[in-house]
Amino acid sequence: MDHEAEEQQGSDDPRIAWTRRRVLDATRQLLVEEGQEAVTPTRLAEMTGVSRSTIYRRWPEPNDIIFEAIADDTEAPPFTPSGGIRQDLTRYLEALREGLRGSHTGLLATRIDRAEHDPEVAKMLRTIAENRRVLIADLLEHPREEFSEAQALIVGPLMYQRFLAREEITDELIERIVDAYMQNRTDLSE
Amino acid sequence: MDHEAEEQQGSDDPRIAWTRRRVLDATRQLLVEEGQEAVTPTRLAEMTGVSRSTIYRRWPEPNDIIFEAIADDTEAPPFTPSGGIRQDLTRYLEALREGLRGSHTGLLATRIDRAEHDPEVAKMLRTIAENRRVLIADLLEHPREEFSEAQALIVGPLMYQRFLAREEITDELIERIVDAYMQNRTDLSE
DNA sequence: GATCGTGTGGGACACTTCGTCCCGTATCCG
DNA sequence: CGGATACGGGACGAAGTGTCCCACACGATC
Repeated sequence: MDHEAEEQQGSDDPRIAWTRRRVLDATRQLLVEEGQEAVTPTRLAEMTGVSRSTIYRRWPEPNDIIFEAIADDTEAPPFTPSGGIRQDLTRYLEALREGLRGSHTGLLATRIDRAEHDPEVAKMLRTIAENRRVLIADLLEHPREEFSEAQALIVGPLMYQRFLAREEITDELIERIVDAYMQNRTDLSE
Repeated sequence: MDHEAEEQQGSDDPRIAWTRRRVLDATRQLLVEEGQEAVTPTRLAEMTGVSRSTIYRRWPEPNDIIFEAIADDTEAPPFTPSGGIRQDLTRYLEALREGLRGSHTGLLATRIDRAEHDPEVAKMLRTIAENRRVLIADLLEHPREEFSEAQALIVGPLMYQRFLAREEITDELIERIVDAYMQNRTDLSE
């Protein structure tokens, strides 16, 4: 009852929502294509047609623009479980690999960087990780409380390959991740 | 024979080396404590005492300052192998965990971010990963060619826990990583 | 459909920072 | 000691920042 709507927070004036959307979209585009230092009020004004006055009025602290831009990107991975646990996990990792090839993945790198100095962003990352955790835990019918380490073992290798080693995520890697999880799972369940 | 020295590249004039060192040290400090947007020629001049003229003269493109700063940080993890493979791997991961608690770890987040838009930084990350790979592969007496996936499985979970989930790296996590690797290893060797 | 309220666009403004240049000086090297 | 070279300081135009004010247009309400 407290919050009015989900998409447009606060006012329902279409003008507000419109400028907000245009600016944040442009911000994400700049973040992906050029990097954080490219995101500047003047630049956003040129791109969107929104005047500098409006941007400064709505975001008195320009840093908040980037924050809102990366906060709005709540990418819920479309995924429909079906087969057994092993197959579902494999398909989840394949979907995750596909997602890591998408353009908006660059936003994750931005978050990683800013989380080092902005506690709010750090909290954002923790929240995202936790949401994913319960999602995958349920998918794998794994007790949520014991899933913290398992999540790191499952998702970590893909993230490492994408952001640190910067190499392709092979089918073999996914297979080994699944094998390791299933092995450990049977070890625990009996 | 081509390269003259390692530490001081090019000239051996102590004045050049001195300013270079002061500026790059200050850059790393700023990167860790405040973030990329804090690294600016004027700011560096104030911190180091080096004049703006000198900074602009030596780095006509200010972006190169950050690049050199994160490139110079070739942290070779001090590690002396001794016991069996299982124990060595455990101790390596514990050392890695300790390293991830250090302050210069923030530089890694900077690299991850900049690698998205700077091919040179991306190459830097790949090189670092590869150097580590042969190091760990030799430590574990693992064929280097087949170690790519294993490295992701070993290092990935720690990186995920540190930069994405932003939670503590537990002893249990390390133990599970080691278990999974040893399990997979025996599977392959016989 | 007219009127009030509110968000926007445009421009002016002082201020800061950026990047370049020049020159006097200090330091290094032979 | 003397030539070469890097540094420091200051001046400079250009550009960007953040703030303000006012006219305008759009949305909502009667």
